[in-house]
Amino acid sequence: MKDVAQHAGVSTATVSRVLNGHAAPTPETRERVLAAIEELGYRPNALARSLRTTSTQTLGLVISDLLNPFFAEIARAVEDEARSHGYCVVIGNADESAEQEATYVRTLLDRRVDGLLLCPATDDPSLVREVSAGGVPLVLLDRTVRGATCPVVRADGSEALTALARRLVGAGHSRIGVIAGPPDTSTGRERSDVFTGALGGAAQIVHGDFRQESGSQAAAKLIDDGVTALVAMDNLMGLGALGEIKARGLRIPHDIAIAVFDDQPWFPLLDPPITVIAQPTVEMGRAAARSLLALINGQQPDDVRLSAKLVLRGSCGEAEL
Amino acid sequence: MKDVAQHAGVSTATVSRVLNGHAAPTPETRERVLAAIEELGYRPNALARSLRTTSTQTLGLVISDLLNPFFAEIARAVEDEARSHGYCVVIGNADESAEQEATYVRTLLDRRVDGLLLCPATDDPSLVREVSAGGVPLVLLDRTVRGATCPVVRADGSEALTALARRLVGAGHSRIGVIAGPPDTSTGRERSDVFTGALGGAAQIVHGDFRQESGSQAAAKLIDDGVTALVAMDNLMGLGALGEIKARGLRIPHDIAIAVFDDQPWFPLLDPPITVIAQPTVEMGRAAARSLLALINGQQPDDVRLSAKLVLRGSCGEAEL
DNA sequence: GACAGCCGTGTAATCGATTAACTTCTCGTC
DNA sequence: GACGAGAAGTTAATCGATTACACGGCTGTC
Repeated sequence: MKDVAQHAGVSTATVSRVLNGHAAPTPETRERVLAAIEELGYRPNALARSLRTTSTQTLGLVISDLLNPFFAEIARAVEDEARSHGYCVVIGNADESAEQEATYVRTLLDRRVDGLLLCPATDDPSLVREVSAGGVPLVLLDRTVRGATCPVVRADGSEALTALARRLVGAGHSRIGVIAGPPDTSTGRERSDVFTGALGGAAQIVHGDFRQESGSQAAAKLIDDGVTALVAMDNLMGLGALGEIKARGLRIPHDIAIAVFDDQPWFPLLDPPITVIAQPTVEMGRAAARSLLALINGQQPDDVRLSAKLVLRGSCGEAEL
Repeated sequence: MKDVAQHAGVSTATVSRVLNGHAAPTPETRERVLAAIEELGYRPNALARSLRTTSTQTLGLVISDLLNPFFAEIARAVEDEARSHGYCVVIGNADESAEQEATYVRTLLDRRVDGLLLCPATDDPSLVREVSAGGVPLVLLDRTVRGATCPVVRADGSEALTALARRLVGAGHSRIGVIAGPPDTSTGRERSDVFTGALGGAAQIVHGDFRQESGSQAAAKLIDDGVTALVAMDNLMGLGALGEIKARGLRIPHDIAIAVFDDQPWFPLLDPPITVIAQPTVEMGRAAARSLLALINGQQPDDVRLSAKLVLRGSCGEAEL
């Protein structure tokens, strides 16, 4: 920057003003400075700028698992929205581990992100408290924690889950297996609670960990127990369950019905296509980013709940069968 | 930091020394400083530290498309490897757009990442030159550019593609359609070149853009042209092609054979399971991160080529049929 | 007892920007 | 012609760390 100033025959203050469109340098000075910048190929040092201004124009996003396409899509949406407001997004991958999550959150805070989006790995509020105590704007995404005091953006699956329960009961299923997420995550509990509630409590629940392998194992256990319908509360566990069904040579929906929470582009390709509860993923990501930006600008955004939709495709014996 | 120093009754220099394990403060001083840090909940400002040391302990990763599970897995692997060496990764999503790619690369350079991993959107070398000119360590991943002068890490599909070509010809296919990537990407050209080469040139090629929609369109065109086998050179285009095949009610492999470059966990679930060329995705990501770290440490890593493997599953009429 | 050498710490410069406060200069007005 | 307002630009403090250099005190040697 000093070089640029010298080259243009002005002070660094003037260069800074030209750069930030501040005050009012003469058009002529402006030109000289811009020419010098161009000639020297100068690019301002974002670190120094941030140190001085205490603003990094960066949002932190800590997600549970980058390999889960649901979160990948969320990340994509957050990034789009953030970029359109001139913000950058740094993604941290917690790998469904509370420890790694905490590490990432602290790293991001150390780098002074302007705000943080978090998909908490567990519903333990201590990390959230730590962030809030630091005064950093925080929005929770997809999942919440006990006694959360910050805005939360998530999908509301109650209606869809209730409709699904009715469908399955209506189709004559009385032994229904639920592959739920970990009981210490809000989505792990709530989804299966709502579903079994709508079922009148007559379901068998196995908790997985939102990963494929746990889906296979849960499915195996439930099938051994004689269920005639499976509901996987996450796309990866659904993938695992479908693998187990295929491995056993069971026919869908004749031998066993299945539905999955969270749609993926390949579900319609299976035979029969899989009935799912589709979440408004992109909207969730955008809404979360918007809420966070609002919080950063001193506003008090409300919680957001976007409803998920039941998409009937045939794997529960409805539709064309 | 000043507060901590005051609290512990020492100077900031000493605090810094304790923090960095430098020199040798007395164990007793050390304790006092650590206690003060603990009590005040002090966390060092990474921006200031980086400004001073000109090292951010951060790698930049610009990938073509975060929604493509292939790149998501790469990102995950890069991050794992980087973290295990004490580095953080900032991910930028170029969305297969050269323009957005350039924007992200510049943003990352402005933030002074210690090195950059790039999956170039096109084989135009100008951006790569720009980065190299800035003296920032750079490694290309998955794709290369014309006249690249930096290390490249990628998959080698020649053997697998050749084997696949032989299989298809052996199975009696004479009209084979290739759904290739954009001709201005190295993977878009090379894969179909190798494949059609092995075929003796007797293939019809349609170029897509590495996304699902283009896969459907390409498949539609090729099927209309009467091909009896399809090879999609990327998993998303493969997804699109499979959708088109399903929409037309064609039976695999009886009416049409299909194989896809790049494996995904759901390919085995289809009926029949899809024959693929599996890339060593995780290894590619790790190798790229390692190369970059080596470069940062002043070494001169070689290019890395990891071979992809043909996985026969039935969609080309081999196996159990 | 004086002096060299080492050890633990403090002082202050520095990284590259932003910006408050100040200086200069140009006009316009009476 | 003097004075004041306003515009354009400069000087220097500052953000929060790191680190070269300086300094004082202790030890050991002759």
